[in-house]
Amino acid sequence: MAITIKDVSREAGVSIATVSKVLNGDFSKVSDDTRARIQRIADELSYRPNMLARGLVSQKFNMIGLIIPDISNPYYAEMSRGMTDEALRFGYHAMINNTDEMHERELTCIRTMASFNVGGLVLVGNVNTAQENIQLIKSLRIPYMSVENYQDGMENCVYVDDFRGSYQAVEHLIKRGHKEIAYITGYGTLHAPYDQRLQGYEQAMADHDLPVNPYLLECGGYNLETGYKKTLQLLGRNIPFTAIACGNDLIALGAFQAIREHKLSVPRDISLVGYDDVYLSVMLEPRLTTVRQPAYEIGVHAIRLLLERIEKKPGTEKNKCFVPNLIERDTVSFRI
Amino acid sequence: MAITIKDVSREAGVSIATVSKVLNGDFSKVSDDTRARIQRIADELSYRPNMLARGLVSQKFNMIGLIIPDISNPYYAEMSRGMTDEALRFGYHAMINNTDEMHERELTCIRTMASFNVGGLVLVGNVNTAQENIQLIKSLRIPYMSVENYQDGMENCVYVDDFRGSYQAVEHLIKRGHKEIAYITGYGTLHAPYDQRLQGYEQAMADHDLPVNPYLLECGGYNLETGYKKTLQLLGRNIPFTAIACGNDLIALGAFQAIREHKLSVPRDISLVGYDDVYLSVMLEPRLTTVRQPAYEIGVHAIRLLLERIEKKPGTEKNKCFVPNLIERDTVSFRI
DNA sequence: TGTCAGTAGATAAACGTTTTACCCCAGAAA
DNA sequence: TTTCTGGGGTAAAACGTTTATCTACTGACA
Repeated sequence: MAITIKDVSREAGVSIATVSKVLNGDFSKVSDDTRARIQRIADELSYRPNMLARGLVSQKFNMIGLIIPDISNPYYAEMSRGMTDEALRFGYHAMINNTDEMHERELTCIRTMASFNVGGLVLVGNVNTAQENIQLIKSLRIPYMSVENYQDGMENCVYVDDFRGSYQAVEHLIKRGHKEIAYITGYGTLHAPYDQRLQGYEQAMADHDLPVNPYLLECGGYNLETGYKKTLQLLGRNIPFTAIACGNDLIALGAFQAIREHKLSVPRDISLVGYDDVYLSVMLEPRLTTVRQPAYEIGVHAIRLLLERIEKKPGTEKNKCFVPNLIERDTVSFRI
Repeated sequence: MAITIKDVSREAGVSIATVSKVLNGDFSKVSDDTRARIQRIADELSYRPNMLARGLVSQKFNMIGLIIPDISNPYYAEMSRGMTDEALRFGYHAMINNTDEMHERELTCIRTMASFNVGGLVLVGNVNTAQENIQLIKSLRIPYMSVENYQDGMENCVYVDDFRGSYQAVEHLIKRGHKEIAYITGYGTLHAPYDQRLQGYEQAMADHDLPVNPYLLECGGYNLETGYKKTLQLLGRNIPFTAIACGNDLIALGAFQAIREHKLSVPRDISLVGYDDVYLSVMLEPRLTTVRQPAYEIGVHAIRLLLERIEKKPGTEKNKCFVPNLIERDTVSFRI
């Protein structure tokens, strides 16, 4: 059906081996004449090599697998864009899979992608099960990069210093006079050792001699609903608080909605700080104060390092850590 | 390196042909005994067939190509989620490519995906070049679905009745007393015949005996910047208007920002209506009145129809048209 | 006994590449 | 004349499947 290398070779009057060599840029044993002819004919027929055949024989399939919690989360969408753009720059393509942070799906996804002979894998998020996933990936001997789930001693990680980002956010609240600060996170379980953002919160509180009230800690998923529902719960209890630090912007947006429905005002009654700097968060009125993570650049960098590993280039960096920075906008008020 | 069908066959003491048949569910000429043994062993070795080899020989590669303007646009991100979810339900996987509506990239993308032997292609957006792209896809004999670029006489389309949606939005403004209504669209050129949204605007105006002032028509891209800049331009001219109908929500959000910076209020001074109902648009204060397009369902449906075509099932529908509906929220005021 | 039908499975070709080893020829050197 | 060398290729194996055809055996029946 499609044009194959055979068609080109027949047309050019040479063997398919010669065509293959020429089109792969190996001119070592080919006359200029033949080379030019092959290239011209391949062009005329607009021949494109069958990637499956190539991948099968050479074990090099220019496809990388992206394992992502949820592409409809704007933060991950942005990161995906960075990844696909950078991959394409090097002739690689991407297949994408959403896991919704479900471990079963993560594992089958890894296996599936392996059966597609992907050249490499990027594992995004899913911190709590990352170790196990990585174990599987290693056992399949697939080059990989792990994004946003760094823990001590790991390598092949691209991550943001969440502790620091969260610390900055909470300290910002404290410096503006807030003392009772609630925290809503996306992790299913509270106080998990890997929740660097929560630890940043706790450390900031401790460093300023403020107690952490466990009744002001809520957890759910990294989405609007969690922000909305958990804020309603917080508001429903009789424990006073003047600010909420959120695990991400989506949670903050949900919280915002809940606060508004409670006829309270942001930031007059309750201050709010998000995390991620999703690009729509600037549209909120008042504009959301948040911690910026450079999603696009993170994606780009993850692919860059992955390609180094796939193509076995030396590669200087074991890991890459991005430094988040607080974006002060309008959702944090002064308290005296 | 990885477990192959040979390993399974050796272990089970049968030929690879038998293993292949059993694992593909064809038990016609296999004893129960052998069948069970093969299945057990394949399981024990956690064998997974090499998709490249399978795809190469059987010309069935469970991969579909998604050609999308920009995955970081939340509307497309949502749609992509619908597509990947539905594909996965049927054992298909997705490779994704962003085109930024650039024709060159669309064409190379189609060719590339063809060389990956994708089973089918979904072409999203890119209305102005859709015909040409589809021509190419057809010449490559790849089953496809075209999303959001329906024109008379086409088939394999999933689309939303943009004319109707836009008409509703503008009529809503008119019924609330607005007469000078600006329109900002994303198309590069104005009055393109394929801009159904613009036509809906014009028709609604005409049906209510309102003139269309060409100085109130602006076009750019479907993004924040366009909304922002074009609104600034509109505001800078001395032509009065009381409302803006926007080509999509992103444009509306940009417009919103511009209006705010101009120290004007939405909806008191200027009313605003968007298009898409991006799920963050509800977070705006005031909440954006917009036209809802069911992005996720559109994605699901596109894949469903594509799979019918790939697997040559009868398939009742030639096209699928979704009906948009106006979501009345808080950005449109009454004028007397 | 010979044959026919059915069962259970094996053999081998094919898919479209890449890659390694080999071949043939012309001219140079010995 | 023989031997070597390098240029310009070719032939064939290999990758891991699917699938059409082929075979060996077992009973049953005429």
